Amino acid sequence: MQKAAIEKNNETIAAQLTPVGRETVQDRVYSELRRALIGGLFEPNQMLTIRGLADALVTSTMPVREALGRLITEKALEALPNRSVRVPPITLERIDDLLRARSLIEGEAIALAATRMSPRQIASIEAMLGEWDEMRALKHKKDIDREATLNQSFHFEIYRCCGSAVLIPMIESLWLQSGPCIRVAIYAFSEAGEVDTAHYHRSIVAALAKQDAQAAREALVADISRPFAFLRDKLQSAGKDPT
Amino acid sequence: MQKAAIEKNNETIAAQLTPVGRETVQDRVYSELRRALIGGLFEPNQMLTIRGLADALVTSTMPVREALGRLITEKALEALPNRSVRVPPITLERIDDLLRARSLIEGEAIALAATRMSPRQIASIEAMLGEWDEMRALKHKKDIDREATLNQSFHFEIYRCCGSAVLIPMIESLWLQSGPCIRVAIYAFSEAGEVDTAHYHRSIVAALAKQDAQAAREALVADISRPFAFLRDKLQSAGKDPT
DNA sequence: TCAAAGCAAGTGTGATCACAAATCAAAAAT
DNA sequence: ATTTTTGATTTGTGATCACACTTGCTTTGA
Repeated sequence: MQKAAIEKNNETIAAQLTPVGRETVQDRVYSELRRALIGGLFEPNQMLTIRGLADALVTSTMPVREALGRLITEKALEALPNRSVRVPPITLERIDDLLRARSLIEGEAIALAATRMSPRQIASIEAMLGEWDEMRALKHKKDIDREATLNQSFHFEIYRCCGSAVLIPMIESLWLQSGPCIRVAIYAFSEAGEVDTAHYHRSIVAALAKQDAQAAREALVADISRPFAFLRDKLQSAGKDPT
Repeated sequence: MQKAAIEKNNETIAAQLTPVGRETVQDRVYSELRRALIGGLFEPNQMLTIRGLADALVTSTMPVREALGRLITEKALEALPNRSVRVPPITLERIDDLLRARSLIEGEAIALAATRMSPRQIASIEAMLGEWDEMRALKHKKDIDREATLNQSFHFEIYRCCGSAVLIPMIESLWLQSGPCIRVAIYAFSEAGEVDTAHYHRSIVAALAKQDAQAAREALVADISRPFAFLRDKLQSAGKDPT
């Protein structure tokens, strides 16, 4: 019986091949909408229709409506009583609410990560920061989309080290909800002359390197508070104007 | 022109009629599955099929599959790589993870509520506790389902006072995730002779009445920790046994 | 001139069908 | 006797259709 030999051969093959995976259309639609939402490609109050999105994504309505339903349950989108769906509007209360929740949960996540990250992982984060600087130095034109993507990678690379399968989806949900708001602030930022975001990230990494959970939490809160505070001021002064 | 008169008449009618609302089948299915999940009617590792649930709920597959998709995104259910769906298994890490997240977020919610609850709202909570005691005194037979429902009302009545539209859905998601685990613990509880749950709730209310946020948070954490700790011990000793 | 009624295009929801993948059981081969 | 193969059934996914509700515009009436 050559059973062992066959088994071994299969293992050899398995080691060389990468699993192809079976991604459904619905998953792709969902991911795409997530990406758009976090990246702020949709603006607050924008209405979304199933058929419109289906056309834009070149599929039928079925995957879209299920993806929309999922996004509605995580409050990334809003279902109006008319059964139409829009990206939620920005209000002052919502901004404060989101910032508080994010500070609480992402703060906890980074505090956990601070005690668990291996030197290997910290080095990886630092390397990411280095690449980022280079990129920024090379191209003078600000690529906001790329900036946002890198920022997202930086944060989630850290959060993933917190070792909590419960907290991370909640953080993703929070990013989904604050995406449209944040983008508004980012645009305003880039007009108002860029503040040194790299500084904030470096102090986060420094705290992580020292395994100082409290310092990491504070540095993180300072980092994520900036766009919210900016947006808050902007909204407040706009609210006073007679619109 | 009798415009004003017509308007007045319409208002009179509107005052007497209650809005009928338009609840979709999908919403009802979703609510029903939520209820079942939080109440622990499904046990961990149980497999769920679209057609099976559709038959049980007497609808077609369409509303069920969308409801399942929504529950999967909030981690209340788990999508296996085979694309079949089951209620997530209980593991030691998951128990600790859920308890930590719940302590963090529900603790924050109750701390906020402690500073915001009006005497009117506190009285309402106390009344609820009173009714509860009466009910418990009247019927000697323990009605676990009723207990669980009342416990849920008690907690969410408080959380709703925290004034955060972001935190509350997260708490609901956490209850959804811990529902199946908790129920296992509750059953074990009722076998092992009931501990005085009323005592924990009373100390929560006392802290709220004093507007002592920190005390409220601690009392709450003590309350929700119990079933988790119980379950944890149970699982640990079972893990040692040769199953 | 302006408000109300009526009509048409658009939209979400649910049901049904077709298809591919997975599962399970019986039969065949070693 | 154990493993492999084969075939039947079940299951999830996506497309399409029918229906009801909404919306916006046109037409009609005062």
